[in-house]
Amino acid sequence: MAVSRSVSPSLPALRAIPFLEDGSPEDPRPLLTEDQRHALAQIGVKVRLPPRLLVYQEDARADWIFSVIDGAVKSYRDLPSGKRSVNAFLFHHDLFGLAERGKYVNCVKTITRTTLYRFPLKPFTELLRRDPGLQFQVLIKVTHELRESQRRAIAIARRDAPGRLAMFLIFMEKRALEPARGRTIELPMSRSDIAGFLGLSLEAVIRASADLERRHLVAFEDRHLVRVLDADRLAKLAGAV
Amino acid sequence: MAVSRSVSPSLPALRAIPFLEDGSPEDPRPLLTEDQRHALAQIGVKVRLPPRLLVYQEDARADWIFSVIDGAVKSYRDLPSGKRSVNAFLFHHDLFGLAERGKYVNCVKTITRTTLYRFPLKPFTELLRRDPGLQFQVLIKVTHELRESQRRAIAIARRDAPGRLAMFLIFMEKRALEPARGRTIELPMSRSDIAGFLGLSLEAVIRASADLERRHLVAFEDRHLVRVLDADRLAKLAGAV
DNA sequence: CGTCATTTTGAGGTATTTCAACGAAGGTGG
DNA sequence: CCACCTTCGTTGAAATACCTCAAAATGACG
Repeated sequence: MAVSRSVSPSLPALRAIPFLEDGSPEDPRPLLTEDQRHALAQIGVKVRLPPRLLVYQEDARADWIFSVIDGAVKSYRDLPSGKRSVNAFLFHHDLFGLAERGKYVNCVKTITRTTLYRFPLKPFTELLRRDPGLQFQVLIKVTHELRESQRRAIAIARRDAPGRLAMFLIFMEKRALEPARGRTIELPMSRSDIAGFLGLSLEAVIRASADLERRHLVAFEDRHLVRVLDADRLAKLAGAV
Repeated sequence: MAVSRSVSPSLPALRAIPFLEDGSPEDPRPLLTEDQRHALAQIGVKVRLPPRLLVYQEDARADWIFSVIDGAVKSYRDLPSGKRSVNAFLFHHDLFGLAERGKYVNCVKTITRTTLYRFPLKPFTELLRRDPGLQFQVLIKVTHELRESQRRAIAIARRDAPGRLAMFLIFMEKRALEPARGRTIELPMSRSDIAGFLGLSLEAVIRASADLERRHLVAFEDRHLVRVLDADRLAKLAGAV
């Protein structure tokens, strides 16, 4: 294990895919230097939050930027119709809280017990201005989130619920911390959250899950843990957009 | 007209909504200083392109970053099913070409005759590292694009085609150069492009257009120009997500 | 162990998709 | 300038898949 890229799991980190090719293999790695992570740690504080806690609300004054150390949170908007659009699930290495006009645009709630790093906005942006390399990593991270959002839009535009769910499972598998030990995928969020993310009704998600199980593509060991039985056919279904 | 904020329409520019509130009114303005725009102009070249020209292709080596001076382009992906997902329409002040791993992730084609500024990637990123203020504006711009992508996802997740189209019209009205002179909206793209953007079939877009017209919310003066007749009810329909 | 949220199943309604055919428009070349 | 051709736009009718509503079962949590 490379000493120069030591991993302190409790320091702020980012993980993304760079603009430029860098000859490296498939794995996106933490992209910050130890110095940068310590600089971030200096201006931020670590906070531990229980499940189902509202981190911030839409239109609230955006005074902080957050980085996920561990756990899972969801970023969502409640729509006038009563429906809920889940814009993103955020995990280890993810950044959230970038606002517009000084206000947050989404609500964020914890799903599991979560540890966050919380940075005051002003010092954070000042640090970015002082450290262009750090800012560049943030830019790469946000660009990557933009791609993810576009992929999600492609999933939502599909007509078939099982196909959308297959895309979601592969999406979750890819962003899992461990490289899918034993082909199982953790799904910490509720079925309703998945529905909100995929633009489906709750019932459609449940029926799509049953459908994937009936076709022996996956097996739900429990509501929050699914085993991939036939990765090829699952990928084929997900790719048949 | 403020002299200090002179506008040279042919120099690179960005328009976005800042993180921090800055007391300014509703209008997002070009955010770059004259110096920054000249620095960009130094490393880039202006190119004029005819309509329907492929600017670059998915998976091609990403050697350039582009900024739209005038005209309209679309960023899209062709899916295995033969469908086309239009991820964004780009206009004056928009930036595109940010890649992953040195490859573009979308295709980009001109819609109208278009003028672009084209920057070689390496000098561009080096300039960002030298000028953190410039990089910060790019970060803000990409963040804003992420919001737009999320809004689009909300539109796609809707079930009713007329509602999705209403959201699209308001989306286009907001990003129009002129503040909607006489409540007309230009739609340079084809109906198929709109369908690809909204996750609808071409026929559904046409029927939704007819529907909005039948209900006297809008009137199509021509296929690429629509007049808003009842802005309130149009906004209400768009907001009834 | 009781309460509440989440999950599951069933049946009918409804919107869009799909398929097909036609009409219009824009661009190209003779 | 006209004719051709390709692309885009339009309309109709049937099929599909999800949504909605309602009710019951399961699981989580104090």
